[in-house]
Amino acid sequence: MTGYSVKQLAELAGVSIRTLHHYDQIGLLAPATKAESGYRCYGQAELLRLQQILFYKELKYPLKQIKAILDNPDFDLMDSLKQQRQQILQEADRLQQLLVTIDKTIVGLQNQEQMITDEELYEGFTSEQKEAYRQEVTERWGADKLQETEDRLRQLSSQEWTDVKAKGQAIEQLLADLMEQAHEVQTPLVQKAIAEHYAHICAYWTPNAQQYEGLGKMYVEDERFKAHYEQYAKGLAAYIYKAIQVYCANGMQGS
Amino acid sequence: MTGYSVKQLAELAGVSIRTLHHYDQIGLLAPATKAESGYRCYGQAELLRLQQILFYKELKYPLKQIKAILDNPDFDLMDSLKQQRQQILQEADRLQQLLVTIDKTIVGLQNQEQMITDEELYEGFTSEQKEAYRQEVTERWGADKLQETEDRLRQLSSQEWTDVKAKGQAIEQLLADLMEQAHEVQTPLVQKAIAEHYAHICAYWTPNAQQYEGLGKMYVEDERFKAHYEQYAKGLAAYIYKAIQVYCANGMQGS
DNA sequence: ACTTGACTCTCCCCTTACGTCATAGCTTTT
DNA sequence: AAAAGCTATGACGTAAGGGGAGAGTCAAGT
Repeated sequence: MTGYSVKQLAELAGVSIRTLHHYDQIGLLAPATKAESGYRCYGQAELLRLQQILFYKELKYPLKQIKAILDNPDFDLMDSLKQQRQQILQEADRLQQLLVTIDKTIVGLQNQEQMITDEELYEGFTSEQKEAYRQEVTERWGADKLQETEDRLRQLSSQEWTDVKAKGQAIEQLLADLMEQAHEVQTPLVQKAIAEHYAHICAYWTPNAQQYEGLGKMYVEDERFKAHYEQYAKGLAAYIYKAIQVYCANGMQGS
Repeated sequence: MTGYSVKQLAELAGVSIRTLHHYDQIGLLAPATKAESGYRCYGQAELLRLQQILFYKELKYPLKQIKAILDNPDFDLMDSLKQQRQQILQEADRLQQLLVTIDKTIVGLQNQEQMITDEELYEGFTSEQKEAYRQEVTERWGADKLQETEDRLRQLSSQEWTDVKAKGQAIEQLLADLMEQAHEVQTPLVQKAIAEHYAHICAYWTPNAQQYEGLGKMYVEDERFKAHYEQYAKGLAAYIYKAIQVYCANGMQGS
């Protein structure tokens, strides 16, 4: 039982030989004896000390501190541990915050990536129709209003909605806003919104054109439906019905 | 509008001048122009890029990665973000684990700190009595057995027991072991154990010496009590009763 | 006794993301 | 023109080792 060589101790403790060299160098863990050849030889006491070192290293103590702890018998370990705990807690909080930031970034990126193009947004309309319409809206409401509305439509198409009801509300609110801004029902954005509405309905059942038109009719004739829509804006039920009629007349496509 | 000097940009972005030097050095953020004097001059584009750098730095990206992200337009940011998220999540988990470890260490240390001393353990006995007794026990059962028994007693006194029933069981088991090791009832450790027993009883009610002795008597005479104690060891009820008698005769102190 | 292969030693440079001088040159103010 | 303020480059240091070069040492096989 001559003790452990560097390799043996390293393997026993699961550290590298270089680490032992380093610890010797900084005076953190000196070998029990050094042969005249210069070979390091460690005993039981050193193994124990190494295990303590590794324990504190786990707790993210810097080596200098560990040396102080192990070399000073009257080191206030309790106080130090509480401080260390505080620090780690702070770091953990920061990481949690980071996760939120990353998640937001990811979601933002997804929306951006899946953003549909202008062609998709104005599907079924010619390029001229599209530009004429955009110009008209811009003149009436400004470029930013147009931008906002287009973006809302894009998000409706692209974002995965975990909450189907929320999506429904977003569509209805958008239609209400379009009506209040006096977009006529056959215009591209309204038709696109109706397309989204149809897609949304399909989450529950899949009506054909006739059935869908019947549904629109119900919106104005059935008091319960009507009340639901009128809470967004007066006349919304009728507006949607007219829009649906146009949508169905055009074969349930944008144009 | 000639752009920003190092100092201006540094203050704007909240970094040090050295940092800007460094970023220039590693090609992460080169100034827009360099005056013939060598002075760096940054423009709007550089300010923007710096802000992006700082954002990714927040997310713990190494500078090399940041450079890769910003210089490669077709860098797969989404994938990278997910990876980064995974890493941070792991680190966060590790920190949570660390907190648990630290807490355990703190609790362990508290119990150790509150460990009572030899004097307290052998309260009421003289130093000579104590040593003679310890020697005898050591000869009969070995030093480690003595150590173990003393430690169990110390833990009974020091540890805060959240579970009162568990403490009662620990006391009874200890008394049973003392009896099986043939400790006589007037010896220090047995008397200390009885003191703990008394303290434990006090969690429910506070008998005086006479009442406590009466309780001891009941342990042997009432079948229900007796059966409870005899499950640890045959004769335990009687052993405890004798120990209680000694304890009360000595004025309810160790000696 | 000799050689081989495994092991070990001591330098020394490299890593990250800068902080901290030191020394010298440029600009602006007094 | 001198003083004050700003800037540049270069070098060294940090924490905790990683990796390698060149040289010495140990135990075993031939």
